[in-house]
Amino acid sequence: MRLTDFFLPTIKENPKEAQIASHRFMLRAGMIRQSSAGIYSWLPLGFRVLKKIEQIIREEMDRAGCQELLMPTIQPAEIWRESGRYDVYGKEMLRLIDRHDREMLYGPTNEEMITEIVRSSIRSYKDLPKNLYHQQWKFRDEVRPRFGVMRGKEFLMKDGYSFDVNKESAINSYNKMFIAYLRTFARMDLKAIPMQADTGPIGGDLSHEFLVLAETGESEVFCHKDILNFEVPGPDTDYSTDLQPIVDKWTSLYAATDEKVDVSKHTEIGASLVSARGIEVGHIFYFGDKYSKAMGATVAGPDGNDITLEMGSYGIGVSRLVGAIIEASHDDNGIIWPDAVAPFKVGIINLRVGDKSCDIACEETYTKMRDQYVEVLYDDRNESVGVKFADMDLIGLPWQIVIGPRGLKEGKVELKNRSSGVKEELSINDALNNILG
RNA sequence: CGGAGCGUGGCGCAGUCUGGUAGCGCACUUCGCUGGGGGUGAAGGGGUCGUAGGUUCGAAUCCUAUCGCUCCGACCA
Repeated sequence: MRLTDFFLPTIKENPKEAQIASHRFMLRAGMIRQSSAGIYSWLPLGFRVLKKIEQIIREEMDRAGCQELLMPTIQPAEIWRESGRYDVYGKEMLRLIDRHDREMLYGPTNEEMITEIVRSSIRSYKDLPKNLYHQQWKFRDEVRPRFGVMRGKEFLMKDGYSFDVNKESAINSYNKMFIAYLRTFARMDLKAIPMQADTGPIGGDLSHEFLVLAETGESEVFCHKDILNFEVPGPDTDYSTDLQPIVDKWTSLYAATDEKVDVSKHTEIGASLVSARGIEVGHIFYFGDKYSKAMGATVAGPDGNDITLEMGSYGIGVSRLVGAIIEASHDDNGIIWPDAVAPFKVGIINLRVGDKSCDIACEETYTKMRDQYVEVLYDDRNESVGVKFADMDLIGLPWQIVIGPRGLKEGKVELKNRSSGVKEELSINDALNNILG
């Protein structure tokens, strides 16, 4: 993509409303624009990152045996009356009335809807277990949205739901998600720590929140420092084996959010206690028959008698992750994208647009990378170099290739790694090989 | 939902106290110089001062209402 074609409205000054790094950089880098409080448009650069995150989640969910579907944003009030949550949920639920005076709502979550789908389609224990998920926009009418996409009213969430015939099987489904979550966040270069959590309005008795440690986290968290170095299960993890030992290991040491604090543990752990702030990026629940019972979701068991389904639900804040990743990875100049979610892998800076040797070298580099399907953004604008360097650092692409007349006299370009800051003078081909290798 | 603020050109702000018909920086447009970290000179374009009503000869400025947004707290993926 040529920058003269790409829609990238960057901002030099800090918007005054943005208090934290991720919000500031997302606005400045032209990733998002606010529409109204807590509601944002995703501009091309931000949208590319969002899609990358979605895809990683998709791959890890599918690998763990889940299946993706898509449920609507607007739901009928009836199913929420059935579960009993219509009156409980309060003002955070955006309620709507259609032209036939039918009560509708913009879904804040989908337990009722998925239960409705499964109960009407699955009749036999032989069809279970199943784990279904979607990545859909949700709406919660937050009293006070803040921190940009980290706490918006409208947000993209991956929510999955497991259905099993008994508790043992349900816990196995829960464990699969536990592992899949560790893998998902690790692929985004995030250190997400599973912590005991409150189950809140969703209910249930087994639940973990996954928190990314960051100074700007919304909640105070505590954990044993050794958890930070636990090894994340690899891509070859076999989900058909017993996963309990891995889950047991990850839950063996103390880790809790402020709502589940156990002060006696703190004195016990002593110097190994880590006290930090965390951003919640995932939350998993096992809640048994809370919804299946209320909504009559049953299947026929081997003996012909009805079995009430055992359920769990599993959320990941997809849009929030964009902010969380930036909080975890930035410097004073801007964002530093991990490779896996970067909107482009490489940025080419033409230091002297109009200079024949520069233009030719840039075009050649750009074409070569495109031919190899490397995602590349070519800054071909006729701007001063300072502007180009500043914008490139701001948008945080992992690699920068800087091409100017001075280096070209020696047949060299400069390859800069955004994360390490290391710069090397190389031939165009060596630079390409470094990036591809 | 409690508390505190702010709405003036695309962005950041001054002007409001003490009424006299709008200004600064950045950005933008054109041209020139410059050319390895937000360079520079000249010439331009763009605002019924959030909205509505009121007071006044006259309102960005005073009064009333209303809408929007932000920050702190309580709440939450």
